[in-house]
Amino acid sequence: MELASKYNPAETEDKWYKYWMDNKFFKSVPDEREPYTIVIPPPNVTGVLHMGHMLNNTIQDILVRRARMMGKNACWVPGTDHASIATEAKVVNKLKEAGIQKSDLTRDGFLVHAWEWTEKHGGIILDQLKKLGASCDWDRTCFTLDETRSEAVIKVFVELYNKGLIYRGIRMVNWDPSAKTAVSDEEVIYKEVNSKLYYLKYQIEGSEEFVTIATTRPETILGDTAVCINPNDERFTHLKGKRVIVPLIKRSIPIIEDEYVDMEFGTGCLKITPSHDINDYEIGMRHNLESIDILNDDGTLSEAAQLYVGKDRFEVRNEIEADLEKAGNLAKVEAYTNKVGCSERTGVVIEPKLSTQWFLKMSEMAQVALKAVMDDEVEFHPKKFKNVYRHWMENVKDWCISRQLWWGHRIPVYYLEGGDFVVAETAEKALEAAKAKTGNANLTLDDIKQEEDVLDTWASSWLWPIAVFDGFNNQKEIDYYYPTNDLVTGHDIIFFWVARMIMAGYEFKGTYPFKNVYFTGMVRDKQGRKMSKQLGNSPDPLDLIAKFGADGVRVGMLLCSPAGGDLLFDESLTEQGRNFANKIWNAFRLVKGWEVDNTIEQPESAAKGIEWFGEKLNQTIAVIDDHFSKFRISDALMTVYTLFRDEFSSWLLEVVKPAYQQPIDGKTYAATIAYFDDLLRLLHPFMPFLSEEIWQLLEDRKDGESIMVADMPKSGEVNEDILARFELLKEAIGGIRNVRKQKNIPQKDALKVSILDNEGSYNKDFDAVLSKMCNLEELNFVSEKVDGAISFLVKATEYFIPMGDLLDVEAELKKLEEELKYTEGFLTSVSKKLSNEKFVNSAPEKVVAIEKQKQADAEAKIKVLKESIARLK
RNA sequence: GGGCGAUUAGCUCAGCUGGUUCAGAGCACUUGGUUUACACCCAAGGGGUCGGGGGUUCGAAUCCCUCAUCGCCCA
Repeated sequence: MELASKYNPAETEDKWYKYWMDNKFFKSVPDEREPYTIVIPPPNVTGVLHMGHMLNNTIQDILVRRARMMGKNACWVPGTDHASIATEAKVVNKLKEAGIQKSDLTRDGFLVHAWEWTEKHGGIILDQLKKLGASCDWDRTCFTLDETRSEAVIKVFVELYNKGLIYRGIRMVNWDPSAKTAVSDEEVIYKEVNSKLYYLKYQIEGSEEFVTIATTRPETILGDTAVCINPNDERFTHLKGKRVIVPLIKRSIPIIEDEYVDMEFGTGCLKITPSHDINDYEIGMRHNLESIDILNDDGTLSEAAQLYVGKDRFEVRNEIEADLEKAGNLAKVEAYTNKVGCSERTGVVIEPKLSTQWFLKMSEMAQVALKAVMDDEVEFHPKKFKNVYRHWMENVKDWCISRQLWWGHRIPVYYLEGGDFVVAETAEKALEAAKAKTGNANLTLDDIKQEEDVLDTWASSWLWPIAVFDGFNNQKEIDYYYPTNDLVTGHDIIFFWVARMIMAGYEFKGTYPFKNVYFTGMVRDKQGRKMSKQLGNSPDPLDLIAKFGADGVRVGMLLCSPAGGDLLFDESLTEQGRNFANKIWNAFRLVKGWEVDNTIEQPESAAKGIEWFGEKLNQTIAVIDDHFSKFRISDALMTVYTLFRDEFSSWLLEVVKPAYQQPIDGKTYAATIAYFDDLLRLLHPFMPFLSEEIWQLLEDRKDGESIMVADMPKSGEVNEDILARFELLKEAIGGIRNVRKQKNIPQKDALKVSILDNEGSYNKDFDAVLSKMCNLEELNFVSEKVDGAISFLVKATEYFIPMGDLLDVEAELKKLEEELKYTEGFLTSVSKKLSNEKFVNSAPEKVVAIEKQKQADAEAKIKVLKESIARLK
């Protein structure tokens, strides 16, 4: 069989993905095995795959594949999210390009376009995930707006309403004048902008005196209903009880006193516009002020403003500056930097606006959800996010769940004539309720009118871990899969999503939705900038896969991704991943190229190497298991990486490798293949494609066999003694290699080595390995130092390589003296520690014993060094 | 303005309940290699007062205080 010297992922990846799909390896149905469940954080239907998804889904796939190989019934549920605001905005834009205004369409007409859009774009991300190797059970693919999920959302709304947890209220909301909807606090991004601070003069009523206030939004004076001073501010004592005239519109408003006013800021005098500022609104409530809403929903000025009606708020800001100046009310304008809230979805400046919205009470649910995390019933990885979570949960505000959009779950509230309403899952049920409520049996569906607003998208995503299993209907599924095991998500949606899912879990299922939450970091570019379309600094994941292979990209993403920490992405990482894949491929080429001869006997060196690697493997598997148990995924990968590259390739394969063009004995070959198989299994969760490709070639496999359903190797008892002896062997080999290098002795020239076992502790078990690795023609033991030889020490064992006349005595002396000096220094520090009574008395016995051992070793070594030096002199 | 977190090698970061896993990994760097598995490689090597200062302790990268710098979240 001819194997290329470079691994080509393009030739294998699609083939094996298809094979896994054809054999239904990703599919999960409840059975008697222990379940292992992950629900995907549903990507937005409007999105395309970005690096964050790559990281996130790589980690999920690793966890799922590992669980599957550990004999669990692994189920990874995929799906997408309808993303009300973002999707509606995209559809509106697309229609606009076609010359259609949203207002030209009926609700149903618009929804036809929205569904069309969703069908066209909605599956793209999921298909892209297949390229990455994601082992989702695709038959379970869900959508937050599909029938089953919608039913759950509506059912839950009715239930919460009936429990008294949902109410309708007037609140200051974050209004997006472009999308014409309220958005949540979390969807507002505060950006620093260079703006102006306008100083405006308001005339005191019945006087020629003026009072100056400072504002960044001069257009809002049209909605002013008071001017406020701090009662402790002596500068304004004479104004108490007076009234002022609003410039331009000449409205008379009172001067009120409130300690909220910061005497240091601006002029110490504040205009109050209750309709357009949250703080003003609260002051307005305290002082019973009128609220004048001067803005329309689209950000233009309303009739109530009296002036500039119909003009945009920013246009008015410019015009009013000129008009105020003309009227003599503008004292001055200063440059000013402040933070302005912008819509995460549309980018426009958010307008604080009073409006009627639906709210969900949070306090009780938050309490339960907070306790769950604080008590580690739900475990956060890394733990530091517990603090962030606690802070939010302790200050949680009621959740505004209504959105003034069409794309989403329409709120199941039905209004009757006169503004009264009923809440029911369907129009028919609502009609019955309405009849009962009014006592009017003649009501028809035409008499009730459903709420126009839809629910916030997160009001469906928070049910995700329940709803994907049709958890309100299908008892068998939910009982088996819920609670799920792990959730992998970005820390940026800890409040939006994670916290709310935990609330929903306890509220509707009485327990947590997932046991562990693994927070990934943000993927940033090399310079630490967030990846974004605008900057164009995000590579296309599919291009990366084409270039480096899916396995290479997966490894690259993980190599530098500590949990929760940001990840500075650099293409060199995926390159490293590709290189590692190639390394594995070449190890396979080597092993596969050996000719096997069952008649020859196993060399002792090979037998010893095989024995040692078995121990190394056992030991390392335990380390990997430990890393996984703590969600240290990149550490787990690094451990496998080192095991394969250093221990297996550089040591074991070199030890068992037959001489050039010589066959290998059957025993060694079989053992090597078996280890290779184990290593591939350990690698599989990280590098699914490559491991499958090689596993299939390693031995004859039947159709339907696959590494992805093979058993994960388990760790066994470890013989620490063998491991320790092999490490000493490595040192000795290193020592001999150094001598070769120093003296320019090529590997092919055989050497003679003598060993002086000063302490009687030398173990000869690995001598055959030493001879083979160093190409020794003779290895003998001496009871006295050898003259004319280069020597080195491993612990107190002395190795001599005879040099005859080639020996540079001066250099040898120098080397020995340096080592002596270092060892004496080391001994001093250890002895000092041991002569400290307090240390000996208070440190644990084990620690003291270790120090004593160090002392003894150092003393022995010094003795040997001194003798050697004396002899050379 | 309030909170949270970070600061360890040139870069990105590990380092858990203080003690041989204690100063480490990977990359980068330097030197040397056509040893037929791999230059997408191999071998060897340099490099850190663990942000500054103080404290607790027999013992501190690790715990406490403080200062500095930088992030992030919230208002």
